[in-house]
Amino acid sequence: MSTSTVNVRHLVLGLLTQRPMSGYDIRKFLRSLSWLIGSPSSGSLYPALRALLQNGLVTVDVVPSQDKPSRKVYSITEAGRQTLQEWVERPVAPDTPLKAFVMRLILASNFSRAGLIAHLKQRSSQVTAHRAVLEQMIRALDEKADLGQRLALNYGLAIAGAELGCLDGALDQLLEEPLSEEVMEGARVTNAT
Amino acid sequence: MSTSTVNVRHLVLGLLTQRPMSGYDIRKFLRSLSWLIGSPSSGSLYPALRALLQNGLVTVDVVPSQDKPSRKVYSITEAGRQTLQEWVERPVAPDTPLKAFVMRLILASNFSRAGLIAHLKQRSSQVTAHRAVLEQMIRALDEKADLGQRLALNYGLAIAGAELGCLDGALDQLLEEPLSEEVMEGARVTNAT
DNA sequence: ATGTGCATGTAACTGGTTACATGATTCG
DNA sequence: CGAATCATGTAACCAGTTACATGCACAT
Repeated sequence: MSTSTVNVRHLVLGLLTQRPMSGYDIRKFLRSLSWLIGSPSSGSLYPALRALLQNGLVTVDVVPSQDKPSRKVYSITEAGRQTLQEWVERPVAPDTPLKAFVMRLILASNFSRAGLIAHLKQRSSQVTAHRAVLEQMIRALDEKADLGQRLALNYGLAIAGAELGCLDGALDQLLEEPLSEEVMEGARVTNAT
Repeated sequence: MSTSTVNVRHLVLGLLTQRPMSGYDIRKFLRSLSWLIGSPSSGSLYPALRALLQNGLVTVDVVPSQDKPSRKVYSITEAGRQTLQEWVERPVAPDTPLKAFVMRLILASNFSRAGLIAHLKQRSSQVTAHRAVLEQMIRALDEKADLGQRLALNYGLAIAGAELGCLDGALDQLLEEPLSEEVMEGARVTNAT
């Protein structure tokens, strides 16, 4: 729990900030981005929901339906929002893998504006550093050249480039429009950083 | 073990096809790409090596050194190569996350040429499909627009684009030079899908 | 002596998957 | 009457991390 490894509980909590959802809803949504961040199995999702419930971070609302089995719709509580907020602004490990970063991105609405910018900048510098490493490794590779290694390194380079482009774009936008409503909207001034 | 989730054992085995290495060597190497694929802790690496050893997939060679502690240098055996080969050409799950794909890429030298091409093509079509999903989701997003979601989806799109570019490039190269020796070398014609 | 880098390892724990079980409702 | 989809759940298992322990060798 220390340096914030994204886990199902936090991800679920994050999704519930957007709208109340049932376990099934969450699964459906996450399956649609499974390629990007993977999607938890029911064996981890449902226990996670139960844990959140027991900690008072969410509430249930059993919604019967005459044409389908009844669903348990979960909503985040104020305590839940607070917990998420605290968690989300915590420092991340220096070598966060892509998946973890994107997961956090999904929770971005729970960042303070400053926090989000800092987060993106941090990622940017991490990726830049790693790209340098990859470039060096590729240069060191040349002749003897294992095919797989070369492919993998090039792949990494391409990903890094894409990330940096994306990050720069997002940062530009964020820094230009200094006080856009949408960004601030959900941002209850929690810890007025 | 069924649909080939990349694990430490296979990754290690793959690295050992390139040159004999000690546990420490492996760690160092993987740490340099930790951003891309993560690097196993000693708590998973060393037991993995032991398991490989017990299964006869690698051999050890204790190399003393007068200025440093002695190292246990592992080499892959013929049985190891065979196991890896069998494993590496196995079908992958339809929604392989990036990390797993890159891991397999690192083992690419153990693919048959046809297998590698098939693998890349498969990835390409997977990514294309997923990109379509992302595009659709972004289109469905518009007004109400959760910031985090938008950022995450754009990120995914950028990654997908980068991957496709990379894959196309690699495929072009592979298809142009039709019968390079190195690639064919280890190549049994598996299931010609 | 004590500290730092190299090098290998282990035990307890955690988070997640797999594979299964259950049940309601609709469709053919 | 199955079969399919919706929907929730559980228990056994597994891979990996954390945090620790060990020991060599060289430098200060």
